[in-house]
Amino acid sequence: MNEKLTPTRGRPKTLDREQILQTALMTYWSKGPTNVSISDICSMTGASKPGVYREFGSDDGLKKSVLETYHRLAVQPLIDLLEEDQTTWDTIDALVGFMTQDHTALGIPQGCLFVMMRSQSQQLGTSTCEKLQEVRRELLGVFEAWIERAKSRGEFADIPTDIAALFIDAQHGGAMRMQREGVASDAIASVLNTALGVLAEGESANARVN
Amino acid sequence: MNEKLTPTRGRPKTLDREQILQTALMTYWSKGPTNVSISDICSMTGASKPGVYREFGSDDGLKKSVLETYHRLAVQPLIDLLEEDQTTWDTIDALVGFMTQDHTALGIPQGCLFVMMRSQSQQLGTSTCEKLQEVRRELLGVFEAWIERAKSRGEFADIPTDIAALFIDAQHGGAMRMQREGVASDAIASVLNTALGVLAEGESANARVN
DNA sequence: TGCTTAATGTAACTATAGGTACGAAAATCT
DNA sequence: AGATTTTCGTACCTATAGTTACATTAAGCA
Repeated sequence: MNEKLTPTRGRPKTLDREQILQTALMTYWSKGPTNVSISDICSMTGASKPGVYREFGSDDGLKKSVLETYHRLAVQPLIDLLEEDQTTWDTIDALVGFMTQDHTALGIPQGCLFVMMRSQSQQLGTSTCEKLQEVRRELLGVFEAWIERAKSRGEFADIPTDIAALFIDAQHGGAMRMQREGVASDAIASVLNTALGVLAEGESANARVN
Repeated sequence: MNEKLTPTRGRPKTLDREQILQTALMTYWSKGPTNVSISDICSMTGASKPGVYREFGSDDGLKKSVLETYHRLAVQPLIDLLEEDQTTWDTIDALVGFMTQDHTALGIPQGCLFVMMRSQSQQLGTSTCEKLQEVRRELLGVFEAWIERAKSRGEFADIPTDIAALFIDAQHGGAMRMQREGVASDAIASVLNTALGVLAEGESANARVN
């Protein structure tokens, strides 16, 4: 129906918003969000600088839009994973699997753009920072909801929900940083299993993993 | 004796190396190492730009020297702590205490410059990056040595030494990031106790902390 | 009183960042 | 065809980054 209200008037648009977002996303992700200029993105996509500014308003606006794109691409799968109704152990396994995916094989850069942006938020604009906070709150909320459900099944350790959520967030950040630093996937997986293992209730916790 | 071999010839030096290092250290620490320019440091210290370049060679050289200063100031205490001969539990308590110190009360910025630099290493020069790697290896080595000693006393969980070292490093990074993000100290302490608790052998582990 | 030495700091240079003024281009409507 | 609307991109602007050329100053030595 409402494709997008095309004014059918004036010069037709040639600027490819999606291509710019994809290019910016991948370049921010691999080189770091603060190491890529608008000019870089222009020369990679063939877009003109005023074109980019017309579309996104500013550097900050572009980064915010890219973060939204990244959310759909890489954050939502993590959220979906936590909203499936599985055993706590199964979810933990899935979490570890998600965080130790072979990014090279998937054709995506190492680490996590969201984590990188968070650690460099001092260099980012206001709207990007707001979005960053929003995603952070959302993620913590999803963690908390998952924890509460696990607790109600008696499958969760005796740890305050908010603390456990911060804990998961910290492990995620740590794993993504290790990945960027070149630590081997299986080592990261071991660290994650060690860490997330404390969350599931049970004396068998230590025995489960190697 | 050998104060410093003063050539007693030529114009006397007025540039205050220590002041520049201290100023740069504090400013890098509070604003982020990549958000402070040489010009900023010059106007804060009253030094001239060529003076700074003569002393440190380049931006990269200054950052490397600052990192060395930071090592003496804030990394060595952590190392010392791990080299004391204490119970595993006591050391863990000391670690948590160290990582949740009230930086505001101490008059130092939030977080850890070393952790910040690591997460922004893509924006740093080669010699700073080398130093960063060096400190990282040193820290992991210290962690491993501590772990081995704890194991030999039978006070450490059944976790491979290298994995446990990466784990501690990750918790440290996470704690420092949380501190920067404004998470309350006691929440950080709870997260750290939850995490580091797995390291000490014993069924009483969970019971120990609230 | 110069000569040598070693430090000084003003004033530039080059590159690149984010951002925009403005006239040309491409479409529809009358 | 001409007016209107919308988008286009060249060429520029301003600010700031890192860095350096070079003339100057302040000391000891002859």
